[in-house]
Amino acid sequence: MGITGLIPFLKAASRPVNVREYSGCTVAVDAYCWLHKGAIACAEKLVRGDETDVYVNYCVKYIDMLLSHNVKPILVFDGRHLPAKAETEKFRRERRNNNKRKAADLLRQDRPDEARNVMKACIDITPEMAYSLIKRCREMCVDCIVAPYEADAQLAYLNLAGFAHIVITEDSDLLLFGCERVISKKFLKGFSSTFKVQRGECSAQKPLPLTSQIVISNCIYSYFILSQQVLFKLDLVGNGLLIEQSKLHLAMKVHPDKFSMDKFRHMCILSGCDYLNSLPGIGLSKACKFIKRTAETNISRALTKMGAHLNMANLVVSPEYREKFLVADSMFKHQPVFDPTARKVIPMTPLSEGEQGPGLEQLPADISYQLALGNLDPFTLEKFDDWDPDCNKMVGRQRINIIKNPNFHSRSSLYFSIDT
DNA sequence: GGCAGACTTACAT
DNA sequence: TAAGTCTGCC
Repeated sequence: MGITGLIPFLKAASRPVNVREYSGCTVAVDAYCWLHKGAIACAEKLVRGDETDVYVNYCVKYIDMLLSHNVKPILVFDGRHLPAKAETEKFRRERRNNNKRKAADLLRQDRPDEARNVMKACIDITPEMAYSLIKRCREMCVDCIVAPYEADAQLAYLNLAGFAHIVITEDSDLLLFGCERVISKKFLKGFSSTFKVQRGECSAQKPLPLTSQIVISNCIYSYFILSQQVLFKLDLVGNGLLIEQSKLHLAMKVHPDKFSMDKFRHMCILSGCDYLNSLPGIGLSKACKFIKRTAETNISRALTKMGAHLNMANLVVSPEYREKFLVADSMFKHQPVFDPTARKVIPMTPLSEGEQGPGLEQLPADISYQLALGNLDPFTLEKFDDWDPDCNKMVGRQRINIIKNPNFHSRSSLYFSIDT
């Protein structure tokens, strides 16, 4: 879901780039994005419950593409659902089931084309499907990490902690987690006519289909690739649009000295995010106006005066809303992630003295939980101290010494027990 | 103009 | 599934 309207809002902070420049980088990939697209190609089989590996092969094409660009992928998978999202998940499950019934009805009425369309709407990426991809990745010696909770937070952590220079995702939330630069496909629309196919004979006359975003050394880039059909004939091409954190003030129309990531994150949460719906009548514009007008640095106190700042006499900011706001804020800062070096679950950024965490249940501290997640596989992770923009390379590369787990192949069934 | 909500579309082949 | 488009309301 992300932040509604965020990408167009950030147009002033963006510019087009090409992915070929990032050979030699490590990318953390939101595996769900690929799985979902791959699943569409075999929606009918999945809904019927037939065996298929079409979605795995689809993901492998992307992995191969990255490897061919000398880009090392780390696939990141969603872990357990956040308790706060239980209602949303229930709603989605019911909608999928309704669509399944609808598809069955259409088939009975001999309307297969319509049925196929409805089937695409009941696609659910199951842990079993994710595990099929993980198994294939192991065969290919591609690293996989299952996030304790959301892949987004794990992707941002891998990026900020120096394990991955690039994150591939389709969710603009990555910016709120603190990544410095983001590229999104929505922006591409206005620029697409200027994109040319870099390799191959034809040039793009219409907007090219866009697949992903990548984060490079705290920068997220979105890059798009020609559709599969064209891809086979033309090879892969990656162009995208970059959104830079250093330019976010331009989108908010504030002086750089007056800008902070706290303000940006608070604005986004106010406009409505995955963890908290917005107050009636509040979207990005009003949220931005309020954040710029308030001089109060304590956001909870500032919120009590939001109605006055926006001349909205009817705007009620209840104590409950303010409480939920702080939890949402904490979720973007301190959501639990897996530290592959220490091999344990840690907050994305450390909690300062007396600071409240997002209030998530305590995960098992012992190694069994990570074993169940599949996070004790032999990693080939490397850590980077810094990114040198001048030579476009990472410096201070260090290989992490990770002990191989001898039980690596014997615990596949454990994976399925975690997502309850 | 900004916003919310309903509706439509691409996703892959 | 998520993002874009359209419409009506304030």
